[in-house]
Amino acid sequence: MQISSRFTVALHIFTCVDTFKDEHKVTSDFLAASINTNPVIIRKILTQLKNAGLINVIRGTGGIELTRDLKDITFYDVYQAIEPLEDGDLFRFHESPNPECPVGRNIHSLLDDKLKSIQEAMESEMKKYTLNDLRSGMQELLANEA
Amino acid sequence: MQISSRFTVALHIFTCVDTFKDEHKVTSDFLAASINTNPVIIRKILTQLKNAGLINVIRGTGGIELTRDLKDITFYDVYQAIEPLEDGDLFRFHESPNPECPVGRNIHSLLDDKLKSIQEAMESEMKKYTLNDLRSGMQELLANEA
DNA sequence: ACCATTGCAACTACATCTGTCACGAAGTAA
DNA sequence: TTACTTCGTGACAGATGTAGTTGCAATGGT
Repeated sequence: MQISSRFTVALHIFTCVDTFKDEHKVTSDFLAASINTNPVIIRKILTQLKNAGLINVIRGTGGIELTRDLKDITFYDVYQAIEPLEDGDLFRFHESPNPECPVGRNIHSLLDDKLKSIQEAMESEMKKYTLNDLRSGMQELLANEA
Repeated sequence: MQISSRFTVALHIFTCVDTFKDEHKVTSDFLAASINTNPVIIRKILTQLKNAGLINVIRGTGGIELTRDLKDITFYDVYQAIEPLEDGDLFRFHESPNPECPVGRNIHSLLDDKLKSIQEAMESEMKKYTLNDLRSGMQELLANEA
């Protein structure tokens, strides 16, 4: 299964907030236009980011403020906020292998640490990137455009 | 989204084939009993593994034979056989960011390499484990049982 | 009071996952 | 040939998740 587009949408949101915060009021409508989706989709994602403590959303006026410095929010933080994994496990395991089968009753012991190391390889790579990388990367891309 | 249990089922299948190949005829019914699911589920997964060129499935008599040595089949090979990723991308990207928005038209350039490196971190960890590790691990677990 | 905006529930449409049934195709053995 | 076992596959159901949409109450600034 692919990781849902909510993750890339969330990164898009953060990039917009940083890029436009001094020029525009960054509302869910504004974001929806840039991302090309529905404002309600944006609000649902904003709610997830808010529940994870990454942002505050301002009602009435509209607008988004980060609760931490850009360099202190990693891709992993965003991923954790956005993707609800059952028990935190990337790999779904078949429910009830047969305990009367020698393989069935040992398959979890056999696989669990290996699956975990794969998941951790992915997550630790995610921790290498921060929102500050998005800022500097986008500034560079925009400079090349001009 | 979690990775489907078909992946752990496939690893369970390979472990059973190796563990029981000299004692039992390893049929889809036999495997279904160990995994505690339906034989048709097993057959569908066997079809995927066969299409990927990892195994041959024998009709009539029943049975499964590997096309390569255990050490030459990695978790990644199994994962690729089992999980059909659209365009091979782990991360789904929102379809059509707005090209009139500076962020919208650059978001792909900004994110693509970062997402790819995360995916590759996971995949290269998967390549570290082979079916031979499953054999030796299971033999050790069974020895501890006795 | 008015207005813009967020929060949220309800709903649709669609896809995927797991499981199940039915039946034809392939292969073995009497 | 016939009988038997097993695989291959299409069709389907139920549960869950995704993405999108509508409507409206709640919030907060002017």
